[in-house]
Amino acid sequence: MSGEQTEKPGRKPRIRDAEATKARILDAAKKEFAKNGLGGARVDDIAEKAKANKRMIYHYFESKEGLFQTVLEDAYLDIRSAEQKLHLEDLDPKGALEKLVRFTWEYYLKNPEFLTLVNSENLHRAKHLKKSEIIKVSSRKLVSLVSSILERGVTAGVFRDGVDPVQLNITIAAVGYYYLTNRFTGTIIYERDLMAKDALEQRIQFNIDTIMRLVTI
Amino acid sequence: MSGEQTEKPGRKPRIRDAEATKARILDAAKKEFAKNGLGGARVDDIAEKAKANKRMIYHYFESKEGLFQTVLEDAYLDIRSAEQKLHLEDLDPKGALEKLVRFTWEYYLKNPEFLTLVNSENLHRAKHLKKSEIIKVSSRKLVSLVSSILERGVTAGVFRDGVDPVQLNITIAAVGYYYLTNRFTGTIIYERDLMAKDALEQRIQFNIDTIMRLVTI
DNA sequence: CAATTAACGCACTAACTAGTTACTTCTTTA
DNA sequence: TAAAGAAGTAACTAGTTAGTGCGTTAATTG
Repeated sequence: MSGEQTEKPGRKPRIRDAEATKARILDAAKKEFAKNGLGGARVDDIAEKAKANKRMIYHYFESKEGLFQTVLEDAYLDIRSAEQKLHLEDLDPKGALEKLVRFTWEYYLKNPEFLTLVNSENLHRAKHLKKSEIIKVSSRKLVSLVSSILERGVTAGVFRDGVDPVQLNITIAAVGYYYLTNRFTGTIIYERDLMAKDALEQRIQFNIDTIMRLVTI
Repeated sequence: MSGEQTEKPGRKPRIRDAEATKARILDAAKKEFAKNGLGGARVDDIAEKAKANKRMIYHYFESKEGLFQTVLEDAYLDIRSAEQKLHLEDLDPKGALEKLVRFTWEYYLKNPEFLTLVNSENLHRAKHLKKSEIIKVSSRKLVSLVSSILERGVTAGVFRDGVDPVQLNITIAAVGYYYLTNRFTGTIIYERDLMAKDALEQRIQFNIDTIMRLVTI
């Protein structure tokens, strides 16, 4: 997010700041896209909330869809980079897996926009993500992270052999994602406040249990 | 779907058929809402695809949101009624649970509109479902279905005690729903065709395994 | 069969929406 | 310091969009 113009540290604050404007637009866009979806979000609203002129959006991002693509890429890069920062390779297999399940849950909980952005992208059959090469590269790292945890666990005799790392990855995401993205209908269907503090604690424990039982011998 | 006017069995076919028109509108609306979301769907397109006049939509359903609400209610009632028709009470606990997991998966697979409709409703914070009393009633039946399978399993000594039926229910839905609703981004992230025949078979087996391990002692 | 009711359709509108044109103002650098 | 270029703005356009007013035609019923 910090661009070419911020090299000199001691420079005076600019009134005209391209990077800051861009960042404000991206931040506002993320919120609007998450709240209303790609189709429901309004470019005028994004401009207003970013305290920028609508013209600037087209100047920096070319189109509404171009803006959406950047927002989506940034969102994926953020979670992928956070996963790498967990340093799961330093933990024992069981501890690493539990930490990943917990992290995934907490990330979704703190960044609900991520869930809505992904839903919106899937409604559009991933047409924006398809164009992004950087996303593929960073995704591979996640899969190999889980692979290596599984392998270490099998070697240590604590995990069973033959668990597909991709299926495991999907399941770790699924048990948290579904609960949180469908929290509104879920609260009605199950007649229970799924977002109450104790309900959230119960769920993360349940999810850890689910995943641990899945890999245990 | 069959209304008051169809009482007499031997009547002549009508050129003007309110029930048939309503049904065509609902069918077209379901497809359009599923494809584009509530915000993205176009009333004109729904009318055209239903081979009805737009005026009829407002005549029968009052508004675009009224139409969406009806579509959503019908979708929920359909899956809830199909679940009841499984007669899981006639099967042993393990068989019943496996059948429910398999049914849920196959229902999502055959009715992908259901997933998108639910996503759309959650984007709108369940404001339409909130108004629907009939949905709450039919949901209770699903929860008690799973509860009784669990109880029977515990009594028979095949399931462990203390598994929350709501959490189990959510998890059964989650492992299928997430995989299918995010199939477009998933195919990119995991660089694997998630909808290939063998991939789908692998997933349902994995899901059954996940759920069985979760409830087994 | 006349009168009423319900189904249906055309054509319109008022508000909105993504994107643009043409311009001003600030900042950098040759 | 002058010129160039980049940042920023207001007002506009062309096309959409949900929703309606009002008239027509078919079916029902007394």
